[in-house]
Amino acid sequence: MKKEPYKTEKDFLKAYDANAFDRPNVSVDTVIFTVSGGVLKTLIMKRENHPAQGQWSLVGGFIDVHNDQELLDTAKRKLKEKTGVKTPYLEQFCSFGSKSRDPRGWSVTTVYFALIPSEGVELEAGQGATDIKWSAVTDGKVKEKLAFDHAHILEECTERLKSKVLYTSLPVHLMPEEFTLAELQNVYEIIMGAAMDHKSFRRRILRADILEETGKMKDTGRRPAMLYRRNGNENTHFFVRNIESAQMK
Amino acid sequence: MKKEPYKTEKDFLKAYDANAFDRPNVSVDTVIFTVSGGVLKTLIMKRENHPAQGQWSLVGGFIDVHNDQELLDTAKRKLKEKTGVKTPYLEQFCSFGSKSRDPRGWSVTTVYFALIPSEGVELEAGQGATDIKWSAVTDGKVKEKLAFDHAHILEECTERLKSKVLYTSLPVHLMPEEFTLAELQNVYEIIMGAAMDHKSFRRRILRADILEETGKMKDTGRRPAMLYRRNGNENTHFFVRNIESAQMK
DNA sequence: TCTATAAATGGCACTGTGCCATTATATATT
DNA sequence: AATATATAATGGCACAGTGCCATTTATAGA
Repeated sequence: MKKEPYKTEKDFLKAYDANAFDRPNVSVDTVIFTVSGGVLKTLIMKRENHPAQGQWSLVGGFIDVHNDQELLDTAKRKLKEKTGVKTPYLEQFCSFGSKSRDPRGWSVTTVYFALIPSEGVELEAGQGATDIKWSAVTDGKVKEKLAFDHAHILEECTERLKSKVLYTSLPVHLMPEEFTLAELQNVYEIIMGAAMDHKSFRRRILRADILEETGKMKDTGRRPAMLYRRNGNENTHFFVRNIESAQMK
Repeated sequence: MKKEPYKTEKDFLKAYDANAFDRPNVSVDTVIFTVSGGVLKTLIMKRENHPAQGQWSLVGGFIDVHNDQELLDTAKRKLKEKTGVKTPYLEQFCSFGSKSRDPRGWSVTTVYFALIPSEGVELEAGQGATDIKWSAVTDGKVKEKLAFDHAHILEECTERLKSKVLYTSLPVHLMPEEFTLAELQNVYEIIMGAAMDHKSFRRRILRADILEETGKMKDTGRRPAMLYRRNGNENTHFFVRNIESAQMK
């Protein structure tokens, strides 16, 4: 296959001989979430090359069969390359594979989802991208048209995030080092798109034993609030009586 | 690559030029569960070809890039080919990909897990297998040595099954057309490896509204028990107060 | 008729939750 | 200095689902 640039996607696909392989293409995509400015956002990049050249897409790429040891390495590598974040919350979400999702032919992508605090992130377009940015996610969608089936992937991934937030402490990974319970509750509410009861939220999150007091207070102009940090008990899923009505006002 | 049979796996691998491709191999594996004889079992097949020729493995194979439209098609096709079952409960579990899990080089497998009733299954070794059978799963393991990383996959998949059983109605897919609540509870207990309280089980499963009375009774020698069937409300997850202590005696 | 066994129900204390009111602690205003 | 205002944090209680154990119901067999 030639390595020169192609004027159109059609030219590119003509030169790309899918039949040279009888095995699907494999890639890793990462849905990177953060919350900032009171809004859930996801990281998207502008594709440098064909196919879907110039379109926005999720952060992803091909497995480096020489350097990546496992799938998670590919996801970590991509995330670090684009954001500089070395220790994100990273969880395998789902794999999508079909004949039609990529114009080059049968392809499979394993999608990870990541949660990172908005602070201290240094975006860099890097390899394969001409631009990169946060885009607000409303109702599982971003306003930009996404390449391939990435809009579908984002939608399902956001759905998963929303459902897990109901009974897990995942949102702590979206917080900075130190935060108040009100700030944490606010992030929960932003993701769920619904208000929660103060008292019940405090009871559940404190009972889950994933936070510890810093001893410091945050003065916000009114009565100061206790600052908390994660205490290292990461894997706590805390459950509610009825997932349907849980905490919804 | 030659198509003749190879005497040893070494011979096979020598002829197999991994560097001919810069993309990983992709396959689909299926962990097929059933409960019979009071035991959780999974379907394993004896591999006909290299690599791992003659070893037992999970049911799986390569994507047929010409006929399969999506990943789920591959899983369905394999399951039907081996068991004849057309409408299993089938759910994507997880993908495993690494440089080392297959001696041929970088490979990714997307694993599905299936639940089927033990009755009416016609096992057939079929393509790529010289034998096929049910094997008891105890503590996430079968007594046969499994090829590749399949023992690891089985272990994680069994773990997932066990955890989901606590708060879902998944085991109904392991039951025959008609069954009593005691039989269903028994299947729950087999999977979880722990006894449950009669009354609480009845309350929860009936409240979940996934079963309907058939009107018929099953006479078991003692007081006859009501026979139930699924009513079509498949997707009901019913939650418990405390996932840790849930129903454990 | 009595006994054994399994199916199914009754009853109640316990616990987490939703809900709303109240108290505590800061700043801004007069 | 006293008051108003806003947010943080707690108190209190009814309600619902659960765990637990006792009781009742229905059948076969002795």
